[in-house]
Amino acid sequence: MHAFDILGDPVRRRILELLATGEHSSGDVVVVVQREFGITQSAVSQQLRILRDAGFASVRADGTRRIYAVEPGRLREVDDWLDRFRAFWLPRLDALATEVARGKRKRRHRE
Amino acid sequence: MHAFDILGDPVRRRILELLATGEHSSGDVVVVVQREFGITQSAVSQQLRILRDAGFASVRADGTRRIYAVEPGRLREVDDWLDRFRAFWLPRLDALATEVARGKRKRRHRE
DNA sequence: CACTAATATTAGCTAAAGCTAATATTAGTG
DNA sequence: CACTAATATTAGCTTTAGCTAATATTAGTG
Repeated sequence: MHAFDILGDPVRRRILELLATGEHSSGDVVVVVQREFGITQSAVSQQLRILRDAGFASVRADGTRRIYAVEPGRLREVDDWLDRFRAFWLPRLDALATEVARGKRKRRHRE
Repeated sequence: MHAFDILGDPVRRRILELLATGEHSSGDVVVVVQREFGITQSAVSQQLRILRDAGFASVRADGTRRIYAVEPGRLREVDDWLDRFRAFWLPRLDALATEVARGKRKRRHRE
């Protein structure tokens, strides 16, 4: 499943934004999302599962709590996909920035 | 409508990939997408409209042809959204790269 | 102005995504 | 081991996105 298919949902995006600020328990996520979207715990849990299954998030148990964290790999895919458009807003990279960009791309293909 | 909602469709993504390589007529796009997805001209035209309406593409008439081009603004939104995750795969930017990144952000907020 | 080529639009169908309500699971606690 | 807290799962409903088929539009051409 393509990364963008997962990110095409506002609840999932919001969850990832939350996780971007650090790890959070399922309950924490539920509180925030519930307040902002007015959906049930069940719905949030289902979205967390989708994020897990798609490799956007990882879970770790802490007692009865589940602690979620961002798994950056799939988000880098998005970043990579954007490469083909960067020329539109970075018309002329200077030598240095080009070096940085090139280094980035190499790194990606290696791992 | 959020940029990701638009990008959450494989046909639309493919069209944008095509336009990333340069301008194309509606007919050109139809040929390629039809070959790869097996959908009708109508469906492709509908997706082109969605891309137009959402600001991802622009059109210009050339006789009876419509020439489509990428409109990068909305894609930059995606790039901006990713900023909050970049720390995950760029754990330590050196001073120079930081400069580049900072410059980029400033530019965005200005225009 | 009749005809064709290129593209867009509309109405209606269908599949699937995301939700709720109910229930199950899992781990801690007296 | 009964009970509670935290989270996950399942079945079933509803909405809507994206499709097809048919038709409309728009511009060039003899």
